[in-house]
Amino acid sequence: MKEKQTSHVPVRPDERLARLVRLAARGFNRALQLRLQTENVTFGQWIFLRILWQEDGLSQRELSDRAHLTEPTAHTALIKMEELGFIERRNVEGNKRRQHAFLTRKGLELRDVLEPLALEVNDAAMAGLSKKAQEDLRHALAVMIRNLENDEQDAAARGVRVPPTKGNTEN
Amino acid sequence: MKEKQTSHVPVRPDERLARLVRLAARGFNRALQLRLQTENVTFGQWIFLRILWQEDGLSQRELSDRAHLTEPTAHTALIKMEELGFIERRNVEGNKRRQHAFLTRKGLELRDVLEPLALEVNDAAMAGLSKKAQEDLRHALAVMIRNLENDEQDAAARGVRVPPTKGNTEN
DNA sequence: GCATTAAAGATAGATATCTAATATTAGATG
DNA sequence: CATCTAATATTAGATATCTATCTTTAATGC
Repeated sequence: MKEKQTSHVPVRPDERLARLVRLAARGFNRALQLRLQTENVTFGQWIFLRILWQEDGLSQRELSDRAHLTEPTAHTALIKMEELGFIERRNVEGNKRRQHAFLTRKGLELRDVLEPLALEVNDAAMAGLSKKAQEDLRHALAVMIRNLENDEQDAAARGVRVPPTKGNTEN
Repeated sequence: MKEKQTSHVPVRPDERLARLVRLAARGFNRALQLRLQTENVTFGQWIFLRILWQEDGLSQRELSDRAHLTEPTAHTALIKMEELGFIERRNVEGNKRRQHAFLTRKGLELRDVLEPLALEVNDAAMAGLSKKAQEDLRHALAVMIRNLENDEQDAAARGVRVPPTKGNTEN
């Protein structure tokens, strides 16, 4: 446990909340990746697989929207996934613009292997939290997410250019 | 509001928690970056500045530990920050290995500008949450973080190679 | 129906992160 | 005190993400 708990200098509680949220997100990510790698699936692939298990045959645009990722990101992930044989990309009904992604047998079968891993992570994370605490937690997170979305939209309305949020889920 | 709320197919509540945490983390990141960019400070720079404001003169290793980032990441960030005149890197007391980072006047002065921005984000995020709800939230997050840390250590103990957690704070 | 506009995807280039390998300095040990 | 080991920093290379731009196809308006 090398975790140095903000040693001597006190940290304002306000400040700490954002960090806690980021640390928790990081914990989830790492715990999940740890499990996914045993099946040779990356985190990014998991994201799109999960969406396709719910709604197969979405277009690249629809996928990137649902994943909250940009199209180039979806593009490269999907190309890779096609290479790996998880999906097949093709046009449908005479529309040559849209590239729809369809799960292959292999992609479908991954569901039974991978979904339990995600549930395992959730269970591990919530150990020791009562049902009520979990419910309250979800509610509080939902409120914060909405608050922060509004904040971003207000900013955008004021003409601020919103930059990408890069990798760090930590601090 | 293009947010398509998991349309028709129900999502298991368990699954949703991890996503909520990641979305909240993303919200915090974006909201903060939005503000930092008006001062031409990147998120990564903010991370190290914040640490140095608490403890000036830390070594690169100490900084990367506290930031939960790798040394190469800290290295490039610090080099850039030196270029920008936020810090000065130098050895101390005859130890030629350690590279310590010291805030310049400019780096110090940023504190008064940047810290209020972070508090603003926290305030925005917590709008509509009671003091108690906030306290419970912190507690629940702390529990999850600890749970997930233990999970990772268990995995490591079993000899699993822990991969990096890449950018996506989203899904 | 032809020309313009919009939609969707692909590509190029930048950034931040990671792992792995290398170099340098300090400390420990025979 | 010479050599080995550990600590620290640096460099190189890979990956995933982003923005911006370009290309292709569809839809719209005269």
